[in-house]
Amino acid sequence: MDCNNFFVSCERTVRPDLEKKPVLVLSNNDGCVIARSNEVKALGIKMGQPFFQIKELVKRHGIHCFSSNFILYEDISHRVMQLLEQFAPNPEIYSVDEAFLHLPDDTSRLRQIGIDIVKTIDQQVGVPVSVGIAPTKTLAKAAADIAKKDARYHGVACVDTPEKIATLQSMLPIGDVWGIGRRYAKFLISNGILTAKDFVDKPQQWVRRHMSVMGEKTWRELQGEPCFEYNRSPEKRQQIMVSRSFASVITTFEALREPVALFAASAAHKLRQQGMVAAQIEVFLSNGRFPADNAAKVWQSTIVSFATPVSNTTEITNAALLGLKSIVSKSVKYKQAGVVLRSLSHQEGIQADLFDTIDHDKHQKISAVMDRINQSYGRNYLRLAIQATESPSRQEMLSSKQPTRPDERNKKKH
DNA sequence: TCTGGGGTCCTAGGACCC
DNA sequence: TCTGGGGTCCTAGGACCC
Repeated sequence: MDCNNFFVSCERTVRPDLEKKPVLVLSNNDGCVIARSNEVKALGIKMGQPFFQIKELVKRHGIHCFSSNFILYEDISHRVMQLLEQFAPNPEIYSVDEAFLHLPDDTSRLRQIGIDIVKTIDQQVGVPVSVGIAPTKTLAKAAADIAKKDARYHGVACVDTPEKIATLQSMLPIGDVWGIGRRYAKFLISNGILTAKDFVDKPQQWVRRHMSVMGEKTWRELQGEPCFEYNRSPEKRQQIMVSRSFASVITTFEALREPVALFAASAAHKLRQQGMVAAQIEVFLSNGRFPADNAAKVWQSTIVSFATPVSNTTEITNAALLGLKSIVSKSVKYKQAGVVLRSLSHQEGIQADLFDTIDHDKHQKISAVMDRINQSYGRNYLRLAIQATESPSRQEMLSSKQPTRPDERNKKKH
């Protein structure tokens, strides 16, 4: 199950008047396009296209633009995923707008289940979705893609016989295959492989040699042999990153502290939600992907380790600021910063360091209390004084004042 | 003037062990 | 002149995903 133009569809649930109108959603810092309505796709605007390049088009066609509002998208995502439970237990939530479901073997009912999924989510959440049904994840993804693009499918494509698999293979451009990215697509096309069918016609050894085990699995999946497991309860995260580009350059340690403290607090909060602790934090700074004045690219980073793994905001923020101080240098025009929590483990069963003198328990309790208060009164209602109060990024086109308090969100919903 | 922010897995090579 | 053969763990970098 794949939501169509997900972020755009989310904005439209709040603004039903934008149905059939051109709508797009921008990345953080209002940098590039990350979601497009069908009307915007028809105008030739590409995924990931820088916003400044299309300002003329936006004006000319009256395109409605939104800064991304992930609180809204996650809220709607959660409701969609909950509805899926009625159709198959334990859907695998693959991303904010996609899930895999393990359907019953009874092939006569498959298509009807797909139709019911599309109808239910449309009626109860107001988001259009596509469903692809097939024996492997790779084929199901391709089927959902076709169901999305061709209105004759009414949102559901079922690829459940060898003949249908063969047809799908020959229709599918190699670059559209799940697992074949830009690099491999270029390589394969230069070898005369244009469709999924051309690809599966290659010997397995050749695929293994040039594309390693992942490519080989894709090759087998395209032929109906499942290689990517249905993962009911995905393992816990291996890292948690929070990073942002700045609306304008920052050049001093003093000015960098606030956003970095904000990132650290946000990462620590995500960590606690997962019930995990981190043994390391990485801090990084950069002057962006496109440095001003032809300056050389700068990427500075450092790792700070904790004697005992932690999840509390105070210790994690302190470590982040310590790391920041050690890498920041004068005369760099910083455009981006971030923190990454690494070496994660489950909270229970952590080893205390023998020579550790910090009262972690106190800090953990403070963070737990802060989480409870912020749960009721809104994100960052209670925070460390060093922390920035606002995102350092540009967000000039938010659809509404972000709903921060759960009770406000509910009011809106009902 | 203006170009996102998260994640995953695999491989090769080096450090180190016995 | 001649210098083994196994491992494991970690990291960086490259590929991919949404």
